Amino acid sequence: MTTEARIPLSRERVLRAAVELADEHGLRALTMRRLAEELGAEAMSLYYHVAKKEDVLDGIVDVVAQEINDAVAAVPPAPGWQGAVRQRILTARQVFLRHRWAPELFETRSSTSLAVLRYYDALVGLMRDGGFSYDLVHHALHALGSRALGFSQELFDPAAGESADVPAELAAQLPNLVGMLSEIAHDDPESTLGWCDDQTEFEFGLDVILDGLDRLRDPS
Amino acid sequence: MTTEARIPLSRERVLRAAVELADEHGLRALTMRRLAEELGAEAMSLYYHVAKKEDVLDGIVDVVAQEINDAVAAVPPAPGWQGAVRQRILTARQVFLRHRWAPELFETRSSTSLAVLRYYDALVGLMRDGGFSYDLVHHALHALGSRALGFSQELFDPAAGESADVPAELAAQLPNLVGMLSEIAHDDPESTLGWCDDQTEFEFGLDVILDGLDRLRDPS
DNA sequence: CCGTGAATCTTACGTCGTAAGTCGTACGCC
DNA sequence: GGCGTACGACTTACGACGTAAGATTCACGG
Repeated sequence: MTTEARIPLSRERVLRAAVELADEHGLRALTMRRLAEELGAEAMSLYYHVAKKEDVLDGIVDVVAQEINDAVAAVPPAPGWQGAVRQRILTARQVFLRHRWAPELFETRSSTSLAVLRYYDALVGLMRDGGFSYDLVHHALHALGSRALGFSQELFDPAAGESADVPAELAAQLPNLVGMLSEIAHDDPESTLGWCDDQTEFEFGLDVILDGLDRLRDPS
Repeated sequence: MTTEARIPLSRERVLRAAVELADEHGLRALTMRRLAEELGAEAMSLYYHVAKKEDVLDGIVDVVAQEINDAVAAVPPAPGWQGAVRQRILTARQVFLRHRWAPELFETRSSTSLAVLRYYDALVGLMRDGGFSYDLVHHALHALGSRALGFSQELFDPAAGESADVPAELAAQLPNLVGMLSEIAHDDPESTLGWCDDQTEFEFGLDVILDGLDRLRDPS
C-alpha cells in the first residue's frame, strides 16, 4: 500500500500532520509513533527533522499563531482602538475554534513563539494608537490574559448538571447555583449549545474589560 | 528501615501525599509509582483505595477546593458586594499560590468537584445579595473565568526576554513590544519579581472586571 | 563503479498506567 | 483454641510511550 509516491519528510510536513492529528483526535492522540504512522514513516525518522516531542509541541503552537496572524491580516481594521482590538481578538478566536486543543497547549508552553510575539506587538500598537500609555497597555495585557489571544478557559459548567436531576440532597447544598441555573435555562429558550452560548459570553467578558480599559485612558 | 509503625493506606492519605508530592516536585513527578514510594508502599496497592490515576487528580482538585473553602470561611466578609467578592477571590488566590500546579489541573479537569460547586454557590450568593439578577451573575462568572477561583494563567512574559539582549534583528520586528518592555522596566524600579508584579496585575484585572460589573447592575 | 553523506529504519531501554493473580494476617464464629 | 474468610497489600506482566544508539538505504558527483 505504498501507493503514495514518496514525499520526503520535513519539519513543515511533520508539524502540519501534528496539527491535523490533534484536530481530529485530540492532543492525547498526538504521540510520536502515531504521528509517524500518519506520515507513513517510523517514529524515529521524525527525530531527524525535530529535536524532541516538546519541539513538536512548540512547533504547532507556532503554526497556529501564524494562522492567527494570517487571519487578522486578512481583515480590514475596524474603527477606533476598541473596535480594532475587539475585532482582532474575535478573529483570533475563530482560529482557536478550529483547533480546540490549542488553548491547553498555549497555556502550558513557556515558550515564546515569534509569531505569538508578533501578534502581541500589533495588539500593543493598536492600543498605543488609541492613546494608551505603555504602562496601561501592560496592565491591559495582564487584565485580558488569555482573552487577548482569543480564548478563555471554560473551567466550569460546560455540561454541568446535564440540565436534569441534581441528586436533590446535593441541590439543597447549592441553592444559589441551582436557582441561577434553572432561571437561566428558562430565560434562554433557544440558546445554541446547552444552556449558554460561549461566543456570547466571550464577547460579554471581553467588552466588560475593554470598556473598563477605555475609561482608564488619558481623558481625551 | 521499616521504622514507621504501620499506618494503613487510605484514600485520604493517598490524596494528601499526592498534594505534597506535587507541591514539592511538580505535577510531572506525580506518578503512581513515585506516589506509592512516598507512602512506603507498592504502586498497585494504591489501586485498592483509588480507581485510577484520573481519580487521584480529581481527588487532589477536591482537596485544594476544600482548602479554599476553609480559607474563605476563616475570613470575616468585607462590606459591599464588590468588597466581599474581591476578598473571597483574593483569599482563594492565596491557596493557589501554595499549590502552583493547581491552576493547570483545575483547567484540564472536566470534573465537577463538590467543593468547587460550593465555592461557586457562595460566590453567586454574594452577588445576588449585591442586587445582581441571575442572568447578570451568569455573565459575570463567564467574564471572570478562572479569575473567579483566584488565578489567571500567565501565558506570556514570565521571563520573556530575560531583560537583556533581544537579538536586535528580532527587536526591530517588535517595536511596540520592545518599547513597552523597556519603559516598564524603567518605571518600576523595585518590583517584586522580574519586571512585573503578579499580585498587582491580578488585582488590577480583577478590579477592572468588578467595576465593570458594578456598572451593569440594576440602578440602585 | 564506487565512496559519501543525508534520510530513514531497526532494535532496545527505561518509565508509565494498570490488569490479573497471589499472599499474609486480623477477626468472627464454632 | 482453631479456622474460614475477606480485606489490604504485594508480585508479575503487558502494552504504550519518548528516545538513545547504531545499521541501513539511496541519490549523486568523482
